[in-house]
Amino acid sequence: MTDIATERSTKWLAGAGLRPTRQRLTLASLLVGDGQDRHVTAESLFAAASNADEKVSLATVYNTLRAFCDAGLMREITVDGSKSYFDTNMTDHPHFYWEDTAKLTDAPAEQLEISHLPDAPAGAEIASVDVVIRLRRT
Amino acid sequence: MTDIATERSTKWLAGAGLRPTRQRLTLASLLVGDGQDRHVTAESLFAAASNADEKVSLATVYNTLRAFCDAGLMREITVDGSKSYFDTNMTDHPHFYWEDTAKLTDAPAEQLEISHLPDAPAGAEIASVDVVIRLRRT
DNA sequence: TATAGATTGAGAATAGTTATCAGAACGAGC
DNA sequence: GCTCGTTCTGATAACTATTCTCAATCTATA
Repeated sequence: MTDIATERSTKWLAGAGLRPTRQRLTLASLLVGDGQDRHVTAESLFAAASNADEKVSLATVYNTLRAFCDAGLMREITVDGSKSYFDTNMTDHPHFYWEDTAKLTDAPAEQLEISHLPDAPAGAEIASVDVVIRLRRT
Repeated sequence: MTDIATERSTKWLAGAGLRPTRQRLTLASLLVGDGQDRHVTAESLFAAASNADEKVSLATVYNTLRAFCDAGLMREITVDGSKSYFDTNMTDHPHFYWEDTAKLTDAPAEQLEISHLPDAPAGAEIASVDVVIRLRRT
């Protein structure tokens, strides 16, 4: 973990009022340490931590991802019934889902233009609109 | 089960080359017997069958929903990590997801207009575009 | 450094779903 | 209708992703 990654992670946690524990710093650094957005599953993040020789339990990875979401640092994306994906990019944007590898990536938001959206039924309001573009390898 | 429901169900199965077993007819009738589109989960369909005093095991409900999807009679919709939803409406259309009740309904397709969609990255093509409009009760 | 409260992690528990496989049901050909 | 190879069903076990439990550990603050 570089100094700049540690600093970025510390600030990221502080901004959300979360205690900078060793485990959270480890995971935060893997998520936003290089300033890039990232899409992970609990398993993939756990594997990344293990790979970096950082000891974090799987339960903590789950707890931490949930804490990050609750704190508004990440959002959960549903694309596949079997796993939950988490995204560090909090802006409203569509996703590419690669069906062959089950990977999730950002789709360029500026290339999506919805000119008309169905009205919310009476008694309800739109909380969010999820757009997932499923890709198949050609 | 009315005669017309039975006939509709039988035709529905025959059109996909599926054997009209008692269980499949029961479930098909609950799904398309009245000519309406329907959104179900395995559990909700199982409950509906039990409620109609039809004996179908939960395992068969799962097998059957999968068979209907493979045969192109239904499609699976992913909106919530915890359950799978199945839709009898095979046309391309957006969905409303009611966050408070976890219910899924069709959104009027003619009210959705996407004027611009991100290009598929090189080496990939768009398989489908899923649009889920999440609703919260006001 | 003492203390109150938050966090961690090993393992149990849970929910939704799939797998197993023996017996029942199906339908094509007689 | 009867036979027979194939398909389907369902009770139950197994599985996967995730959450829960709670004692031990860590953190922030005084």
